[in-house]
Amino acid sequence: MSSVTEKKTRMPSDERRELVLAAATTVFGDTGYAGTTTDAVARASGVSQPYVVRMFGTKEQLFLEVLHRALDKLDTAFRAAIAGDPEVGIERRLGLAYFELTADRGILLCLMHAFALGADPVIGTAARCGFMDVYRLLRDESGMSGQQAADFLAGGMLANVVLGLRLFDDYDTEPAVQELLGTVFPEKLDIIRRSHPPLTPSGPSRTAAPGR
Amino acid sequence: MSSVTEKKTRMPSDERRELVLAAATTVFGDTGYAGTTTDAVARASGVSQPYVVRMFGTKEQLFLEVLHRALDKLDTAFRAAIAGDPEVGIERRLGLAYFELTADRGILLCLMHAFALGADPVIGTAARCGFMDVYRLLRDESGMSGQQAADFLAGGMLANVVLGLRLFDDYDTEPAVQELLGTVFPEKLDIIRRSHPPLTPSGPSRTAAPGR
DNA sequence: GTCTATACCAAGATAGAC
DNA sequence: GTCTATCTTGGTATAGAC
Repeated sequence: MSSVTEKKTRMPSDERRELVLAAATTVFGDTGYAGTTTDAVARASGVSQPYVVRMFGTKEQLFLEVLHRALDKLDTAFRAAIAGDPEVGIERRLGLAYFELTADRGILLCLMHAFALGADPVIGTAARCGFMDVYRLLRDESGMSGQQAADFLAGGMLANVVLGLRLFDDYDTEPAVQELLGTVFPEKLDIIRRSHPPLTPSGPSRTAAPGR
Repeated sequence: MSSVTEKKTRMPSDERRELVLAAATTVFGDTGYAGTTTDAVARASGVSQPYVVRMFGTKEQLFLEVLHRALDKLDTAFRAAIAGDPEVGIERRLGLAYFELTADRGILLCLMHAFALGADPVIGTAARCGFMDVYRLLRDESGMSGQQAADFLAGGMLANVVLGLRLFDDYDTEPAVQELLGTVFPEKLDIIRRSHPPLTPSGPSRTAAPGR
């Protein structure tokens, strides 16, 4: 009777922890550090709010862990790309690697949020170090020049903005969006559209005029 | 007796409004939309918290106004650059214009924060529209190709990140930062360092190791 | 036009049961 | 290991005086 059919399939705590971290990545990506409540993370992971706090100590520590994971995934992806097929140019290999990370929007969005929080003593420090680590990796271990590395990074930052602004959702209606996306993600749009269905979590009305 | 020597030199409300908006731009730039309290804005402008709310209705409306102003300044600066001396290349003219905006960090940082909040129904909508307006301006009225416009934009987004991460503060101690800044802001570093003294508002200890 | 006082709610964190 | 209940703080917004 007290077997597997428990409420919510009891799982090893490591696994549950991963689940919460994944959910946190998505939620932090959507609403930023300060804009995210531990309760929102809890609901997204199907656990209680106090349990989220219990697992990570504080919201700040949870975010740091999410940030750390995101940087790790980036590092891993780039190292794999660097070690990849030399037939394909390094910039293309790295570009594809970055593009693949796009599949989990939260990873790059959490980085973007962190990169804007340099004024925060603890998050800012972590973000600076992480960012510079990425830059050094690109400059020192990919064979690219400093200028190439910076240009590549710049493209990545624009990609983040495109992600952050949810421009994919306006792909069909706005010709300019279409052209921009075409140049930001050259020749990859078909894949992009598939991995970014217009899901719109709690569908805001896209029709209202903006504040201008 | 009841003359000019009033507490805090009474000023026309329009002027005070501008003052609050300027302060809000700085504070929002530092701590983001959700991370900023109306009280922090109030303290930075030397008025009371309820008065800030009274002036703008809600924190959200205040942010929208700040965002709107920031986009306006960008638009104005770019249009001036486009109309500028054709002897100097368009990219350099625009780059210098963008660089000059850097003097008031808050402008670009508020944009950056907004660009990460695309999921927010109201801020996101305003941010999307503003961003696309800028892209269209660059693409349609500067004589640049779509690709050039996107590349320029990418460089701007990297500049924002550099600003957001407060990398200038690590300029002296980190060689990699030095090289990166040199390529992000080519030949402009001398000016940059002057306009960005290492003020560090409430000086966090820069020594502690990050979360990694 | 600007302040003080305050109502009200949301959110992070803790205590303690199961 | 995970929940419910709750304490506590801090933050937006309102009421109303000056």
